[in-house]
Amino acid sequence: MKNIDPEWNNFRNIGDGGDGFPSDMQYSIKFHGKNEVIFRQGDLCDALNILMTGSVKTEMITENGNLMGIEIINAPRPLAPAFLFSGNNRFPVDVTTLEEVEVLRIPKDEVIRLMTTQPEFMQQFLTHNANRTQFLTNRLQLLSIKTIKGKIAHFLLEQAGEQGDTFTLNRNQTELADFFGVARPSLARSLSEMIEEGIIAVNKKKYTILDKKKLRELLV
Amino acid sequence: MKNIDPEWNNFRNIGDGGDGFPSDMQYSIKFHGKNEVIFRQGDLCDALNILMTGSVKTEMITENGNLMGIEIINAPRPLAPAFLFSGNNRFPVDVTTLEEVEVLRIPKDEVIRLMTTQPEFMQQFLTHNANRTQFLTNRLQLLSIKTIKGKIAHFLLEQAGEQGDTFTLNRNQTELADFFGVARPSLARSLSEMIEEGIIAVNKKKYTILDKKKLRELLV
DNA sequence: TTTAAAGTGTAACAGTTGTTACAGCTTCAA
DNA sequence: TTGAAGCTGTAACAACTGTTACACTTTAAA
Repeated sequence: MKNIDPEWNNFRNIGDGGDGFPSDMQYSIKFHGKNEVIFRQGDLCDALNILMTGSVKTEMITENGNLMGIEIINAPRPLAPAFLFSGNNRFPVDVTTLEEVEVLRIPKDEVIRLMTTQPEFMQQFLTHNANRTQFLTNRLQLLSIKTIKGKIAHFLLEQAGEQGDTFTLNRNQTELADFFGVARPSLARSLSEMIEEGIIAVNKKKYTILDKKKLRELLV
Repeated sequence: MKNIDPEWNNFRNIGDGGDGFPSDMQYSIKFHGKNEVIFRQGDLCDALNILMTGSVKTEMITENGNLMGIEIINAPRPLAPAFLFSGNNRFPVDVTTLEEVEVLRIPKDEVIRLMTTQPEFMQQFLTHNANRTQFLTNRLQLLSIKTIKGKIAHFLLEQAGEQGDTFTLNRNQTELADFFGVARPSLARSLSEMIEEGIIAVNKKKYTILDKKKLRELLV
């Protein structure tokens, strides 16, 4: 799975004067070896840390939507940017390197200064956090639905909103089960029953909504 | 349950020149009657909307942690501020007034201008969103745990981290069940079993962790 | 084309949670 | 003190999901 936040790509060149950022920006870059714990749960988060190269793992919710467990984060991406300004500004999980990494560190005060002086920086920061929030909210809605059929209904109705009543998913059944946080055979069983009841039709990764009304009733 | 975001209280006086905000701030105030739908799911969110007086209901996750269903939002609080800067900047739910309300509307461009010119405004905005993200993340972790005993373990270990191994909750069993999104008798059964196994002790709302190791094993 | 790996459909059974119901206990106000 | 309302403990049963296993199909590489 890819793990891309396009809006952060500019930061590859941060501070080198090549992208409009001020050359007097205060920052530091740290290099870490493989399998090193670079942040521990509870560590104070008083700077914006951006993973510039390499990859790390954490235990937070994954970007591609799978449940908990381990999340692999690939550069370039900020590490827990939302916690920089939160009341309890501490890392919620351990962060461990998977290979040699390069981490750009911008102190909180400097981030605030950049935000006020560099509108683009601010926009990117805001957009990233906004997208993250939206993602989390959506994930939460999905997890709040208790039944598997309900999760399927929520997911399919969301897809149908963006596309038509027929669409192709880019996940197979196993990945979908992971995404929902349920067992694969259980998902298959629920899908079978919904097909049996004439609510949906499935052909490989192509899904068709046949009875939107019944689908909505499953959301309870 | 209270529903307070202290950092937004300043906005009661926004634009009236009494709190340091520029008197040339662009904004508008709208009044709505009772039981009026002021935002619909899918509506474009191109301004920061702050509920100044009154209360509304939505269907998002609740601020005090209870699951889905209806959320009651009391003034003063911003309405879905995170969606202002997200890629898909549309309201995720319907917003309906419960009484007469007053909504302050600041256009997105003006919000950006305020952010760059009023550091305090920016800080408040960032802090609010950060806290929201942290809240959602925590909620997501809790919901990702499938077993009731696991949820209890997660919750108690979190409490123990902030306080000692003995602490008093401000929720009764029924509220705790809502918080976990499980049925009350099911929660009672799980608690009974954990007491039986000598993992915890419970006296009214006072909880004591007796075996932290076993508690951690339940987190799987 | 062949073959191994991955993905899917299905079934039987176990395990957990929800539902409903009821009795005992607390709390708080009249 | 005495209700009344709310909270808690518990039980029997229903409903749903997970686990495990296996056969079949599809995919992709050799």
